[in-house]
Amino acid sequence: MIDPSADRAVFRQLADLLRDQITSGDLAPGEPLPSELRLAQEYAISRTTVRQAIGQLRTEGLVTVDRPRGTFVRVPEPTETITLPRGARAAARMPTDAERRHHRLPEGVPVLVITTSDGTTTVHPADRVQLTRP
Amino acid sequence: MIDPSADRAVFRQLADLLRDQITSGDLAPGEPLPSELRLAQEYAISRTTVRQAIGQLRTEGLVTVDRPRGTFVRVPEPTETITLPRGARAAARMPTDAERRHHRLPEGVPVLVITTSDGTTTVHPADRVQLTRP
DNA sequence: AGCGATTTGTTCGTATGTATG
DNA sequence: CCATACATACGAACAAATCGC
Repeated sequence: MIDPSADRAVFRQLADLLRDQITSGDLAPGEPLPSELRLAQEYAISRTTVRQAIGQLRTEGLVTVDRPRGTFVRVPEPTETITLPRGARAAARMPTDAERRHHRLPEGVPVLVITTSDGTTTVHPADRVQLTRP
Repeated sequence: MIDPSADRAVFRQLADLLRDQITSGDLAPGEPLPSELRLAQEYAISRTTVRQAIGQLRTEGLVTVDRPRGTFVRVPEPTETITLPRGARAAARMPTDAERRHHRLPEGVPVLVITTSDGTTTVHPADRVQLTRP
């Protein structure tokens, strides 16, 4: 499973394992991951290393942590479709900490920034908003 | 500067400090941050905590790490503007590992996914692409 | 060419705090 | 009140890559 002597870091190997289980559906959306302590014992690695692996999946937006209930496979949010106004431009980037709190964004979710032709900008959570051009 | 007894975590306080220096231009694009050891000594905190703060800035796409040369303020890429086709939809999300390698994406950079009306999808690095509707 | 210093990466151990059940 | 589980923070050690002398 995990080879400490391998070239790839242990925490990346664990992240790969968990990511595979998520993308394959073995771990379905809403399902909890095993606890950090459980994973540490199961793979005979430290809890710090487990947390590094889970941290990786968090930045990828694959899991969310509901402290202290556990870590769960992220459930896709229903998306709202927004029309990109004429002459407007749209870009995507990671939110700042303040924007994360303001929009109650889970980790690993970008924001869509729309700048209209009059210069005003709006910020939308990318997990709940799609753009379209009719 | 940093108050260990404050409500906000120390590593977030340091991330805030560095982020302010970056957004204010005090730390210009391409400039190196002080080394982890230097920051740890300067603020009398552990290197682990410094790394947490820098990790935060990495996920926000504000800095990139060139190991072992140092950590640098990310230099904005020249952006290309793409017209969102009629009937198409656009979404943003974090790239998969494969997409990161394929597009040579640094950490903390989302992708723009454009789905045209015929169902084909294209993936664009969000640090180099903007959308527009003429 | 070599060698030491510097810097980031990884991993371990440990401890305390906080929220939930 | 107690057990569980995640958050934060400290310290330590070694590896790997780069740089300057």
